[in-house]
Amino acid sequence: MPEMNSAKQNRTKIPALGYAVLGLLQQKPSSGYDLRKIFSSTAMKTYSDSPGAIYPALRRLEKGGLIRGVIEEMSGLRRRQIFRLTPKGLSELRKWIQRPVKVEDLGRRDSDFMLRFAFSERVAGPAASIELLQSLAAAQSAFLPPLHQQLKTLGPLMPTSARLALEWGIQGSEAWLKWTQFAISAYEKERKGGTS
Amino acid sequence: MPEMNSAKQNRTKIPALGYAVLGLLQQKPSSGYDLRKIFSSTAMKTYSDSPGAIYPALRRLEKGGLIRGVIEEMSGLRRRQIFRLTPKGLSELRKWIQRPVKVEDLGRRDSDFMLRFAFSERVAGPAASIELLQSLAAAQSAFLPPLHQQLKTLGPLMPTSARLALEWGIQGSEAWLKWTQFAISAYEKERKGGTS
DNA sequence: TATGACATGTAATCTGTTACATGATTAG
DNA sequence: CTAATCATGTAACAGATTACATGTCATA
Repeated sequence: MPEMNSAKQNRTKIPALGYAVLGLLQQKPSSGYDLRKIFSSTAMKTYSDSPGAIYPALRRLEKGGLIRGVIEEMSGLRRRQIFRLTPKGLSELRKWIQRPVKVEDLGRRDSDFMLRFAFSERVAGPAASIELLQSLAAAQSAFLPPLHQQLKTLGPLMPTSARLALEWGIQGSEAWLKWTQFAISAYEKERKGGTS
Repeated sequence: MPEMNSAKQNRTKIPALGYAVLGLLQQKPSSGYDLRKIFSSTAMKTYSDSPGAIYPALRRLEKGGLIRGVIEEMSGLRRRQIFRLTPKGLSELRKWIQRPVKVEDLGRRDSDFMLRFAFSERVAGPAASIELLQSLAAAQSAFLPPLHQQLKTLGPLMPTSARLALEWGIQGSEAWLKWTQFAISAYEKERKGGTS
C-alpha cells in the first residue's frame, strides 16, 4: 500500500479523556463526581461523564503515578476521594501541551488541540500558549491548499450535497485560521496593555 | 444526579464507520481494500483505514444482512471480494440520513452530520438534503445562545487561553451556521436554474 | 528474483458504553 | 418517610488500534 496510516506508538499512550482529567485536576483537585459534573454540564461535553469511563480512567492514571487520591474524611461521613496531580503528572501534562501541531492533527477541528490550548496558559504560561498558536498557524497554512485542490478536481463530478460537505471542510478551516489570527492578536494586545 | 447523559439505546446500533461504509457501497460496490484506500487518501481520513477496523466492520454488516459480498474470480486469480448494499442496507442508510438533527448532536462539528449530508442527495434525493439542512439550521439556532451565556458569565474568570478556546466554540458554530445558509441558498438557486 | 503494491485476515489489548448496584445524606 | 442527590463502583460487551501473518501478482 502506498502510504497507509500505520503509526507505531510506544505504549503508555494516554487517551483524550485522561488528558482532560489531568488538566482539570491541575486547575483544582477534584473527586470523580466533580469531574463527571464538569463533563456533563459545561462546554466539555465531548468527554464522557459516565462512571464506567471516569472511575477506571482515574485508577489508570493513579496506577501510572500521574495523580494521587486521598479520601477526604472531614465533614460528614460521606466518602469522597479527592485526586491531585503528582509532579510526574504535571510534567506529562506539560509535555502533551507543548507538542508541536502537525498537519495530520488538523483533521478534526474539535479535538485535541483546543483542549491543549485551553489548559496551556495555566499549565505552561502565556509564552507556551503563543507558541502553540504559532505552531497551529503553520500547520493550517499547509492544510488548506490540498482541500482547494480536491474541490477543484473532484467537485464538478460530485452531487451537490457531497460538494457542499467538502466546501464546509474548507470554510470551516478558513474560519479556524481566522480564529487563530484573532487569538494571536489577542495575546499581542495583552502583552502591550497587559497586567504585567 | 440532575440530568447526566444516560441514553438507553436499543441494540444493533451501527457505528460511524459502518455508515461510512454503507454510504460508499451505495455509490459504488467495492472491496475492503478499495474502502481502505478511500479512507486513507481522501477527505474521509476521519475514518479508520486499518484492516483491523474495516474487515470486521464488513463482516458485521454482512451478518446483519445490510451488505452482501461476492468473490470476484474473473480476471487474474487474485481473490477480491466485492460488497454491495442489500435492500435492507439501503433502507437502513436512508433511515439514518433522514433522522432529524437534535441539538445534542451538534457538539462536534465534524461528526455524523456531514457524513449523512454528503450521502443524502444520492441516497434520498435533493429534497431530503434540503430537509436535513433545515433541520440543522433549527438545531443550530438553539445551540448558540447557551454558549454566549457561558462566555459572558465564566469568561472574565478564565485564563486568556481558556476563554479563547470557548470563543472558538462560538466562532466555529457561527461559521457553521453561515455555511448552512450558504448551502440552503445553493439548493434554492439550483432548483430555479437547475437541470430539472 | 526480489521488491513493492494488491488483498485479506487475525489476536491481543485498550477504552468506552450500557446497565446495574450500593449506600450515605439532604430536602420536602 | 421517601424521593432526590451525592458518590462510587462493577460486569458484559462493542469497537478500534496495533501489530503481525499470509499469499498473489506485476515489474524492474
